[in-house]
Amino acid sequence: MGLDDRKLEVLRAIVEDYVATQEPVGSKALVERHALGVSPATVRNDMAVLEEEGYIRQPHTSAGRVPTDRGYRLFVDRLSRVKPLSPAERRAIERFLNGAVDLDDVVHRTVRLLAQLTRQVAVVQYPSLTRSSVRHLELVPVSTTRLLLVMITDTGRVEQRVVELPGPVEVDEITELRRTLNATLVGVKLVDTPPLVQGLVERAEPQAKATMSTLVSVLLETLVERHEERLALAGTSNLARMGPLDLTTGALRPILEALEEEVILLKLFDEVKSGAARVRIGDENEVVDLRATSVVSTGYGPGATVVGGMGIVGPTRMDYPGTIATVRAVARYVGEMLGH
Amino acid sequence: MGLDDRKLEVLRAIVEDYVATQEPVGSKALVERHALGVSPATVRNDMAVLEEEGYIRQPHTSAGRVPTDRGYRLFVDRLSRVKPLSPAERRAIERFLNGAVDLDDVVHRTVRLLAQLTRQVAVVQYPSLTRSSVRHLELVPVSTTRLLLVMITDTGRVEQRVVELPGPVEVDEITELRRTLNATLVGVKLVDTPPLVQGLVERAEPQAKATMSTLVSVLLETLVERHEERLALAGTSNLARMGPLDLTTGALRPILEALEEEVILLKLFDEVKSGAARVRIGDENEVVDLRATSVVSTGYGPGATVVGGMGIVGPTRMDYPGTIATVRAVARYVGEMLGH
DNA sequence: GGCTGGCACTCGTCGTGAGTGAGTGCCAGT
DNA sequence: ACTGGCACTCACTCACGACGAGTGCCAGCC
Repeated sequence: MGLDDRKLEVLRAIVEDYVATQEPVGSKALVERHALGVSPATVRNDMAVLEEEGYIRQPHTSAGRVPTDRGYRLFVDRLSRVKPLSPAERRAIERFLNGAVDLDDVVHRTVRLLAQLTRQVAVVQYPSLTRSSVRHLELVPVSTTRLLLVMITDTGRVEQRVVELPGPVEVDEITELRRTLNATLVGVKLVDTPPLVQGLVERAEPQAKATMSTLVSVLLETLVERHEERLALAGTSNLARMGPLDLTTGALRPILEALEEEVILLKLFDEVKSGAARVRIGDENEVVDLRATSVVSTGYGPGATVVGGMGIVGPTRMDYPGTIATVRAVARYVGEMLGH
Repeated sequence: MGLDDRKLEVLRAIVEDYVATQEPVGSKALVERHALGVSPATVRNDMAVLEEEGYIRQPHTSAGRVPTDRGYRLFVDRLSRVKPLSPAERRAIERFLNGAVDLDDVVHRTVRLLAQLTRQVAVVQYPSLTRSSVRHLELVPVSTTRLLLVMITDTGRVEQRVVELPGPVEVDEITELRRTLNATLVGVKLVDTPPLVQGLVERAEPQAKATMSTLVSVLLETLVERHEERLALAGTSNLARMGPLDLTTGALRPILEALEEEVILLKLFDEVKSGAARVRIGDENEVVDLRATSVVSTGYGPGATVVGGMGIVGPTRMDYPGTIATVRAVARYVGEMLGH
């Protein structure tokens, strides 16, 4: 449309000012702070056009302009350059993550780091099981009719589950079972296990069949279906920063609720198949309760593979360039760590 | 002091009404709803005394009365009988927890259940390591110079940690190490392990000494110091229920922040050595940021032992009898489950 | 002596209305 | 195509008065 360069420049200025001040921005304030080289009247004309096109709106007549979701979208797509991180930030990321001792710790540190750097609510998905492969399976007797099944994946994730056996089992048998399981499954991608696992029962020796069968069903159920995705969350208190504007309306509750629903959060990462950051602004969110927020998410993993997602949830009025840069940087760094 | 039965009854009525309506309660409304058998004027006199003694206060002249922290304390100590749970609630607890498949699941279900039943923020501490004992230790080779150390405790908790070995180790050696570790440590309380573990290095065969040494240091470090306490949290969105009163003042942030600090939350359970419920009302909290809230906490564990704490955090204006009953019931139930 | 009804008083809340000023839209002029 | 000027809109603030819930006190009653 009729969006020449200056109009775009005006939009950028509006977004930046509004993000900074959190108040509707008027034509006069704009020219003062942004050396646009034109008068307020001219800016007003541009604003009128921008409003007509749906990029900005007035909360009420006689108020300044505020970007719409569509305006933010244009800003993100065409007007913002990714802001490189400061060396200090880089160092902070490095220092913070390097202390991690195991996967759990990596995830926890990451989520806190993200929350702290972006000052938003951060979400990190544990490396997905389905996309990783089996490194080792361990059977540990707990009592005569019970054992603990432990699975270690190549992403360092460890899953365990107690199995109630149909009858008592000897130590030798367990050793044998362990051997068989490992021989069949080590190195196999989790997604590819089901058919192999099925075969195990059939090929098991008669007296071990019942045991193997329960073992297998637990394996399938636990490790493929349930628990399949876990999440870490941090920075909820940053929501209170969204501004008393939203607090008074009581809009906070549904957001907090949505954040507690793992199922909902997992949706945020449904489509992060690549390392590219994805931004969902306001209405673009499928999750209705998050329509008042923006979500910046990205995939992460060793090299180019993606084993999980991470991201942040914040007000639509957020510093997109900075946030996107941070999310990307953290994701890349964590990816490198996983590659070892 | 001069707190006769009726004055106590008045206090109870005030607390109950205020908790229910969330509005300062006046003398007239009181007699109407509570069949006290006296006139509003009399109640007013009683109120004056209660106020003088510091149990209630007026937000402003010409407003009703509101209980003070001290008033709640008296109410909890002397005026409230624990409200037995309804069969429906009992059943809900049972149904909800019985589906749990492992310890992680138990903790998660518990915390959600608590949050749901009390409509408050719930916190559950994982069974503490120090108070439980070793059931099994497992060593799993991950590569030639790396292995995974898995520890299972009698509370069902599983801890794992990757160990970087000083040099390559044969499978046989690992088997031997595993045997030695288990022979020495199984059945031992975690608190009692350090001296035993030290001895292991000395008695190790020369060529295995280095390996055993790293193993031991990791064991000590990880399993005793770090990770020692973990927490699960749920129901944060219930905080938004605290009422727009507190929301507008922006008092929410510090509370959310406190809830994100594990260190702070762990303090809540410092003193839950017994199964008795403990109530900290407002100012009684050591954690300054939680002075606006009340905390109901209790220990839980199989039988009479306590392996961890659980509790809820909510506004001082809460249904104490109901909440206490719920927390207790859930704790007892979880305790039973852990006993198997 | 303790309880009650009556009464004057306090003070927060709500609604009204005028004043203020930021910000706009439009238009005529350069 | 931009600018300066101008009339207009309308949210926000504040002062004012009416209202009423709730109190404290007192004199009288049981």
